[in-house]
Amino acid sequence: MDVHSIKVACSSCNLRELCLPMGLNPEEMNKLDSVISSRRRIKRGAALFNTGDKFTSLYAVRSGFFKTCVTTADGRDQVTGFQMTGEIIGLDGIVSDHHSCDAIALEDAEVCVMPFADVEELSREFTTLQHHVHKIMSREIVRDHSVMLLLGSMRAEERLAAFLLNLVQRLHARGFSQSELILRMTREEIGSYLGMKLETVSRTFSKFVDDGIIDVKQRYVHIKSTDGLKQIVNPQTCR
Amino acid sequence: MDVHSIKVACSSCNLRELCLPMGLNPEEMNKLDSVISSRRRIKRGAALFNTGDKFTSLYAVRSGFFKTCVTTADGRDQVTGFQMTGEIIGLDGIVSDHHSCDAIALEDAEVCVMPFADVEELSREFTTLQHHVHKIMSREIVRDHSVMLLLGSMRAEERLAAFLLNLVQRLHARGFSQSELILRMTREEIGSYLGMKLETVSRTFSKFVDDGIIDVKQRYVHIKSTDGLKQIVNPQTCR
DNA sequence: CGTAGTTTTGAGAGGCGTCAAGGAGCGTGG
DNA sequence: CCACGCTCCTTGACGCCTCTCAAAACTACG
Repeated sequence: MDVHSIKVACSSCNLRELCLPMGLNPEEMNKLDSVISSRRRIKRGAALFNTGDKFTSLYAVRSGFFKTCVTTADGRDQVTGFQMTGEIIGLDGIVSDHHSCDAIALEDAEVCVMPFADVEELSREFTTLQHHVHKIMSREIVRDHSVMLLLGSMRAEERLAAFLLNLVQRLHARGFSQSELILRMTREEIGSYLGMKLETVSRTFSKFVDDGIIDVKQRYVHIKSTDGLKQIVNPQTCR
Repeated sequence: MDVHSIKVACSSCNLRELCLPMGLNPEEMNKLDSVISSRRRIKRGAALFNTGDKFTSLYAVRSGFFKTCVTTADGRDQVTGFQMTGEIIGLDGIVSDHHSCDAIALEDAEVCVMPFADVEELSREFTTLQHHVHKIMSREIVRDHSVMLLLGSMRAEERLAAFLLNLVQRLHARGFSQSELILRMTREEIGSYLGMKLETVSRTFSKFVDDGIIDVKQRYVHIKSTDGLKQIVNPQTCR
């Protein structure tokens, strides 16, 4: 296993307003620095961890892009999320001390390794950090519920529109464009996440292009009408 | 609002091995007793909380049965879970200080009210409790991922079979039969949870009856072949 | 420039949704 | 005790959305 360890500090990280240290004061930030033991580089296509691996740490995405996915006994799998800079991966492992999903890098990536025992220890000391950890877990639960809503009660066009809106919104929060994005995942991975086949994903993209809502060129997407997408997600905002 | 407050103690509760106090020693248990401020009775059909309500407390189901559901702007809604005795409701509220779903009693119920600020304070004191709170949240995340798998990649029969197996398994852990159960929710609520229409739920039940896997009489279900259900969920366990 | 992976597009099939009607269970009131 | 109305459940017929299977185009990369 090629683990490249690099000593790093939250306090000097430009992601600190998006990541775990959000809201901590300088003193707390320094303490947190001592918890982040190292960074780890993951090559495109490689796993940060796999189902069944012993759980030891949470990971903060420093750069790059990940997917997490669960697999059934009979080989079907489901992408449960895409994680970008500043987002936390590994919360699934806490309950059973082992990971229950795979985390795969979709491009060369780097994560900050946060041994969970240290996080727990420090959050007993700092109310701010404790509460923030709780919020991060709660946010994941709320996010999952909205995905369940998407999977359970939306049709293909609505799912893809909601997906694109969510993606640009998160990218925008990281300083990227509100209207242009590069997809880091394949049509098949999008489909797995959205509960549809890759052909349906492709067809739906094509329909959006025909309708003049977006431009698509392979992984590149230009959103010409955010309102157009929003109207697809919410057919009637009235009522 | 009809809030019936009753003073209670975890230490004498027969659910303590399923509920929050799991794994605490007697001293810790006594401390926890002081956190559980009260119980609250909820009539069938009434809400424990609604979307938008201020988040103050977690709730442990003492008796009865709940559903949680999220609603879209245009009125569609999605059941995100069913909660039975010993399970914790309200984790969705932590991230934004407001609840993001409705919690509705499906039968007359009673919950233990656990002010979250007190839970946080006590878990700074007791590593056991702190870790247990983390596990409860992680378990919810893992559960949600398996629902996403169900919604994203299973067909109607597989979904309903998986649902029934999950339900009896949880009931069995509470001392009930492994083969008989009373559904506390309507076909429509099952359908909402499983991402299918109530007619499809009904038809699928009928098919299972025709196949001799279960007996159904309204809300009563008798599972004649657990293996039959398992084979539906996992068409080929080999490979 | 060839090969593998990804994406697009078409044609056909089928699972599930939609619409509709009827039946069963249950509480309420005469 | 029975009639009534309400809610919930079942079943049928039909149609559509999405899946499946298949082939071709495009891109990336050696």
